[in-house]
Amino acid sequence: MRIVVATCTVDYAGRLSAALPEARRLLVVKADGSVLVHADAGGYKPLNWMSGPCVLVDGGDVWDVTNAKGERLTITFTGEVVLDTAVELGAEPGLAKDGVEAHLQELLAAHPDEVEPGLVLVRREHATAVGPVDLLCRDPDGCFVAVEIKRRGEIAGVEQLGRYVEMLERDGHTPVRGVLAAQKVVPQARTLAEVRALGWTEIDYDRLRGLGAGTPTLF
Amino acid sequence: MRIVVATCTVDYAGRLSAALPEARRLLVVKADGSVLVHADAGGYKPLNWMSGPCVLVDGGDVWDVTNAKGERLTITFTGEVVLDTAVELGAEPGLAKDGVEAHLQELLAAHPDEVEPGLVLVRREHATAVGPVDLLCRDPDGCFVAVEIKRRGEIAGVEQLGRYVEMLERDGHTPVRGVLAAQKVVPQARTLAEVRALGWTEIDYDRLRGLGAGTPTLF
DNA sequence: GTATTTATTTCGTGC
DNA sequence: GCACGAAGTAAATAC
Repeated sequence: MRIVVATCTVDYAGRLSAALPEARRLLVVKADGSVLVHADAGGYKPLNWMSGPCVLVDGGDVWDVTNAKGERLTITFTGEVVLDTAVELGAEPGLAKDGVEAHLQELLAAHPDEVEPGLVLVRREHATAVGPVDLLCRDPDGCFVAVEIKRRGEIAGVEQLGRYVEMLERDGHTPVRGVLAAQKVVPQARTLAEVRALGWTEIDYDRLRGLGAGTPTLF
Repeated sequence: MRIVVATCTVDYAGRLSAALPEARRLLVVKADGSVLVHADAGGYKPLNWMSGPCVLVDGGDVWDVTNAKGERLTITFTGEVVLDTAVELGAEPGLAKDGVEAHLQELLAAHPDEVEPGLVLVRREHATAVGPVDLLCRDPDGCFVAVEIKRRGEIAGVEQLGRYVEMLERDGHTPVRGVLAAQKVVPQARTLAEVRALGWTEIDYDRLRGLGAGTPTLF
């Protein structure tokens, strides 16, 4: 990894065109040739970048970075170079995540009655023409229930659920009810769900996690 | 901006939990307190980060970064510090972009028959109660055609188009057809469009750009 | 200030 | 390898 702080201009031409006027910036060149241009603000996203793999030609006061897709990033050094260091970082063990939507789905698949009492899982990721239903269940009356799981329930999730119910009914699963299950269901999503005759419920993630990932036992 | 290269472990607790085992990494602390943790690969996105504004408490071998939302990033230095530099970057003039989607609409307005042969433009950004229709056209039979333009045609675009057609028919433009025009129309959007009796077409952006931005001449 | 839309999205996963 | 959905989406824009 090469770390440079210098005054420069940056030009990108590829999926769009973008230009940065002269200023002092941080430049990071990673092992795969990818380049990041960072300012001293603006969050984690670089002002400009090139994704690897790509080739950097160091012409001294101009860097010319290109990749196989025909994109090009040109960095022109117009002033002093404050820092220019190369360091060896070694292998990255990788990030371990916990608490994403997949985890929530896994837990609800094991405990469908946390969505609605009496619910029994029929199939996970049940395929329809407009995409897979997260959980397809049946209620005690034998009615099919499509469950759409989101970390955060918004309008788009309600519409997604509506499409699934529509498709399942076409597929002859009639009658079908739909339920949006999320850690938080925003007010607009609640309203739309009610207008569309769809259900919604908020899931207590910490409580659910406490129940464990395995199939629930009777005792 | 503070730039550090060191062996460390990183733990994030907030919207989810994420942990990084011991390894040598690049740490960047920006002026607003935000912190980026980068490996020597993996694109422009940091392995872990904290968005500003936030507060960094430097305890020597432990950094404790917190923000107002209750998120917390803990960086523990477990080995040598290879680099630790502070630099002043100054103001960022900002990025100038030239986008694609706006350009696509402009080009299709000039060449509506690239959407469908024989189409003639009536109005761009035609207002309805549920938002503006990108292009309102008429076909050779005098039928109104609402065109929704997207860089990438997805299900949301089909639903948007459906709402416009519905509104235009209410406004007395009967009959109205709808067409989704995009560089790429994904299969799910195609299916939904066909179910809803809406048209879709894929636009060759490079070809269209070759036709030029001006009104097409007869010669 | 809040909701919606975009992104050089990136990134993972299933077919 | 392509296609589709999620993201600690983030960031910009419309309202």
